Amino acid sequence: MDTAATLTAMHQAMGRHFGPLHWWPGETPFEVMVGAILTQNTSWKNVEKAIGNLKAAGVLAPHALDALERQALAELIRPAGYYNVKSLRLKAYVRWFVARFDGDAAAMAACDWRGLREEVLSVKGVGRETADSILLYGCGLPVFVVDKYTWRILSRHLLINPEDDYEAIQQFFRDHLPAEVALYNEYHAQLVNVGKAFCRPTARCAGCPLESFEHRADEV
DNA sequence: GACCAGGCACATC
DNA sequence: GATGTGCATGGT
Repeated sequence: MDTAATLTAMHQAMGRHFGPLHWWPGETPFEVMVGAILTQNTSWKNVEKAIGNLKAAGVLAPHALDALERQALAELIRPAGYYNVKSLRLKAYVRWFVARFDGDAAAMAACDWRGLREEVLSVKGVGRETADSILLYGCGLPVFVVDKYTWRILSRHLLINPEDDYEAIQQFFRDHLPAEVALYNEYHAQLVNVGKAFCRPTARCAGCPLESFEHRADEV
């Protein structure tokens, strides 16, 4: 089985196991963008609390967040951790989003993803995974999101080298899967679900939908 | 109580 | 250019 066929078979196996995942868990594109920043190195459970606070305060909208004091924002997002740096990052992103698109996600989504990715990456506090999550899940653009789980699962299944960097892993998917938004969306969501449930740094594999695929026995 | 969580920027060598 | 460190809450 070649690489493309393996990736497709894995997608199908995960699909049988999890069913449709309906990602990203957010009601609006802007909520997705905010969540993408808040979830940096943080469990989604904690992010949900922070987003709940923003909704309750009536500030989960571009212009409202742009107008909010940084310190007040930090207090609202406290449950998501790193609240001081994340308040700065959120403010920086929202400032850009309002200045560039007047907070209009549809206008943003109409851009070519290549140039847009560079622009988003230029915002301080927005790295590659955050930018790509915003582009794929917030804007519906065909950009594969790579994260720690993606790296770990592909490494353990011998599809990439553990030394491969972000761009190399992203290129790997571009090379072996059709560039379809729905497919990229579902695939990344499936990898995160497998990662959470079966592919932890220490615990692994028991009952994993990818268990039958070739994998290494040692830790990665 | 240690470890981990859907990263990122910055310092230092 | 590679490697290390700070940021912080909350669940297991």
